Amino acid sequence: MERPDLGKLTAALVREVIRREAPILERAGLEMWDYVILVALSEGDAATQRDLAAASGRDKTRLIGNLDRLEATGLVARAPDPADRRNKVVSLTPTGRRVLARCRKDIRAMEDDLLAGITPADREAFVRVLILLGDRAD
Amino acid sequence: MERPDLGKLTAALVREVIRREAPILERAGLEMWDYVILVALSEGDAATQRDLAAASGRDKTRLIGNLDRLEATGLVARAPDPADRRNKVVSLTPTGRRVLARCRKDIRAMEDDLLAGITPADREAFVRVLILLGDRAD
DNA sequence: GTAGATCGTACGCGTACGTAGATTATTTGC
DNA sequence: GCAAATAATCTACGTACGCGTACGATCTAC
Repeated sequence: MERPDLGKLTAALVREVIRREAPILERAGLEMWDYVILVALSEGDAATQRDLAAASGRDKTRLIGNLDRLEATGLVARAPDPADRRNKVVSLTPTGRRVLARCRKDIRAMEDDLLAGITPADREAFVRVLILLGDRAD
Repeated sequence: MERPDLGKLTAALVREVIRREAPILERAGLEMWDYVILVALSEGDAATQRDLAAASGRDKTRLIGNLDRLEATGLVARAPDPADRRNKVVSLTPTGRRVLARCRKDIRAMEDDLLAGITPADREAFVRVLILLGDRAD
């Protein structure tokens, strides 16, 4: 089977997805990293910013600026952990949850459009393999 | 179907592929961009460096440094076009072709390892969809 | 032939990145 | 109590990126 490198193919797809996400995120006033962080938070509050950095893939020093903005616009809350006041527990506010839900919906619609014309069987196989390979960090 | 964003999934896969390509490229003394450029050249000589920049996705001013290195190590050749001496025709040398072939083989082996355990049908669907979506720049 | 466009090249700008201290507040081990 | 460790933060550094500009060599149009 002659085909381009996986790296080339996947990088092209990432570029295309980013290109299509850009207008959605801009409309919501979010940067790419903001969205990634909100998504990470939607899977549960972060006990520490260190944890959030690890969960989102964002460098811990760079994360601070994003949280400053997200906190200032009321999308997330930073609360000192009563049990260990060095830690700050980061959580989504109701507003943050609402903004994220809307973004997610728009992005899902964009993805459906991107996947238009792909048979359901191929879509399922594609996503299945994607999930498998992304976790294959061994 | 509940699943992570396509962006998250594909970005994770790209990171994993890059991580696995790194030792192969380092062994060959190539940077990531060097490899991308060699691959672009393997699909035909570039009539101009401008064309090569477009074909490889590299910024035209950044391309120069890569070509300097690749030329110095004898992997590519820059020859003034007799028909228009402003242009420089960039081509793979036999050495370049050999180094690229070896890299490609190692990378293909890495990919086979990454894809181990995926059924042939799923692999084919995966690559098929990947090729389709990457070109979907509309 | 002369004006204007094009190619390769060099350089500087602003941006984003990860890393490495240093600092302050806080907790933990002894 | 006090020393060592840890979390969040700030700052500075070096690197890579795309973009814009400028310049010399060269080609094209008129």
